[in-house]
Amino acid sequence: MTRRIAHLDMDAFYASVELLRYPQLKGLPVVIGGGRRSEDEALRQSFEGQALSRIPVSAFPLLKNYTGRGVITTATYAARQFGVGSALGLMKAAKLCPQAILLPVDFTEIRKYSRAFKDIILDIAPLMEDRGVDEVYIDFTDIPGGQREGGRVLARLIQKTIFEQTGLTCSVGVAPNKLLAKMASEFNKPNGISIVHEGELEAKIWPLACRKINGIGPKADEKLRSLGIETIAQMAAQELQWLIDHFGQKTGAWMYDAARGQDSRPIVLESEPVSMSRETSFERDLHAVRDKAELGELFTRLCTQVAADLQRKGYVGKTIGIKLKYDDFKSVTRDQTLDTYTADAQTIRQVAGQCLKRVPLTQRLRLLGVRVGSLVKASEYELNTPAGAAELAEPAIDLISKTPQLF
DNA sequence: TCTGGGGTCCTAGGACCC
DNA sequence: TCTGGGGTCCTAGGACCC
Repeated sequence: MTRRIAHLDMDAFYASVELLRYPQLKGLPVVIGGGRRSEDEALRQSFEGQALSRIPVSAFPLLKNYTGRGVITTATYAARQFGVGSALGLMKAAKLCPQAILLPVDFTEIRKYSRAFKDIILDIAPLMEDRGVDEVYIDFTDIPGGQREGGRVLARLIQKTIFEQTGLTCSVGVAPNKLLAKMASEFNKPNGISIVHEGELEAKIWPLACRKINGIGPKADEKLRSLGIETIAQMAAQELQWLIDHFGQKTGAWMYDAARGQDSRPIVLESEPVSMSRETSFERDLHAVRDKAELGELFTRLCTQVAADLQRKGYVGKTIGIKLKYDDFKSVTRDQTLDTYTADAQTIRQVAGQCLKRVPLTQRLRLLGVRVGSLVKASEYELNTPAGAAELAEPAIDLISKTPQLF
């Protein structure tokens, strides 16, 4: 049996979920904004109680109240024709497509549908790797029907079942490995299926731009271009040593394999989180001295949220760090590793405060973030260190008593 | 009216230990 | 006394992905 790996990608997931609720919007340009939870919440409330017919065809006037530093999460295909898509600033999107309808992200609904489509897949093909809210890899190799027509039969079954049970469409690529499956799933969007066999590398993969490889981002792409390499075929024509000389041992060797369609990464069924973080961009840039009170409040809230996330999910961590972004978009991080693990808000606040002291604070800030890394399961930590439970219950009081006003 | 939030992984230098 | 290597941990930054 040959290895058959599928990559499944929900089509315009966030927007499609909203379209289920507002079917009248089908075919219209709709964008889902903004990533900023507080503003999404404000926007959602402004819709509440209104009959759908009263949602303005142009909802962008709402942006007057939507002080919007948000970006688009997803756009419907009708909206994409105007050049509007993921990660585009909302204000720019309003210019490109003023008639577009703006809807806020409904995280509760998104989580519900995400769980639903993954459960459907697991029922049919249990070897599934979760790659985020709207994407998975599936190992078709030993699943009944997984080999028929190169995987097309099973892909069709999954696609059909998801649509019947949720009303959502998806695109599937099936290939000998994750690398090729990921590329294949993009060939025929939306609601498409693409099969790639070993022998089709030259015909289907080599003509593509290097940027289509998952892992080649804007920086690597630019560097490749500067070296005269635009397509995967051109990349495959380079010697291993040449790639290593320009991109380093690891990346160079990886590029060499990727260009040949080689990828032996397994399907990963379960994984443990490495870090958890909360960050927020302010509505306006803040100054560490002049806006000290406001910043202090936000800072404390971020620490409280991270602590709550850790506790809810049952993790403790020992590397505590901050991130901040200045008004010129330059960002810095500082972190500190403790010798005990914690999920306590006050401890996090105290250590993060120390980190903040090590960073220049003369320039205006636009973002502040708090991160806890080096995570382990809280249950295992308590098991392995009898003192652990006590530490968790009773944080280092002597440290906290000295907690400074802000930084 | 520029550019969200939550992640992972890699690199590279320094400390420290054997 | 000088030199050296390997290994691990910590920290900061950056690329990339969803």
